[in-house]
Amino acid sequence: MRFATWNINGLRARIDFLLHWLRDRQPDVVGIQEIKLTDEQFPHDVLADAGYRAVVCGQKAWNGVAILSREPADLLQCGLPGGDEHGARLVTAAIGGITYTTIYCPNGKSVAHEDFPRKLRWLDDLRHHLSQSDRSVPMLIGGDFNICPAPIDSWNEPALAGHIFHTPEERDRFRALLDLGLIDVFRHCKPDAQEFSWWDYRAGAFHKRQGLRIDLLLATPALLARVRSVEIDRDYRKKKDGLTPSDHAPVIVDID
DNA sequence: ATGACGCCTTCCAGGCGA
Repeated sequence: MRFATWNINGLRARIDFLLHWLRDRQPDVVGIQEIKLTDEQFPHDVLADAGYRAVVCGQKAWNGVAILSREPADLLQCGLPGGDEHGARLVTAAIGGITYTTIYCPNGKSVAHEDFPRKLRWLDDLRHHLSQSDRSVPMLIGGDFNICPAPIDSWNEPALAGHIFHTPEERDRFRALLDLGLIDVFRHCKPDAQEFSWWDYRAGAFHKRQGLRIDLLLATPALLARVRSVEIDRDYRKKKDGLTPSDHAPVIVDID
């Protein structure tokens, strides 16, 4: 089965680009973030024509997450318990014997901003929520974590260390998630690779290779053992048929 | 040092993203 995570930066603006990618990559399950629409506005019809159903945790204008799948999915959770003040940023579904959670972590803006401690609390809430999940079922967490887990995950750690996405406080929270028994699949499979999943739209950042690896897939050990390959789909950060891409690339994992 | 691009919104300048 092919699973993916992708921050699409607005589903209404990205639907044709998403359909292009679905046809091309043929994923079985996709967690999408920043859909920026309500449940009522979700384009179920268009996606059904492409072969996908969806469980949706939407919100007007901002945030919003969903899981697309070819097979039926059971919605297990919509929204992070305790984290409602931050908007619709978590959805969990059971699909093909795997529990897939998609998250969109709050940005935090800057270390001095009031959103920064709120981001840390959201990550604490996420850890607590995940710690209560059924560990007898293989679990995958995919999403936009808005954290560079390690210096190699940033294009310019020397300049950005201590700034947002690069702080010890955020990295401690990320490590605490791994301490639940989760593994960063990309980093496990490619320990020395410097690859990014997000590039600023501005100033040609993509072509200058000025990016961050903040879109991640975390797996439980039993699921990791079934991983065949993992890729950041950098080609889909480029324009396709004149369509504007998201500022994030999809991350794809193939599981036996 | 600054701004840069793109999405959203009681429709358009301003907030937000990362």
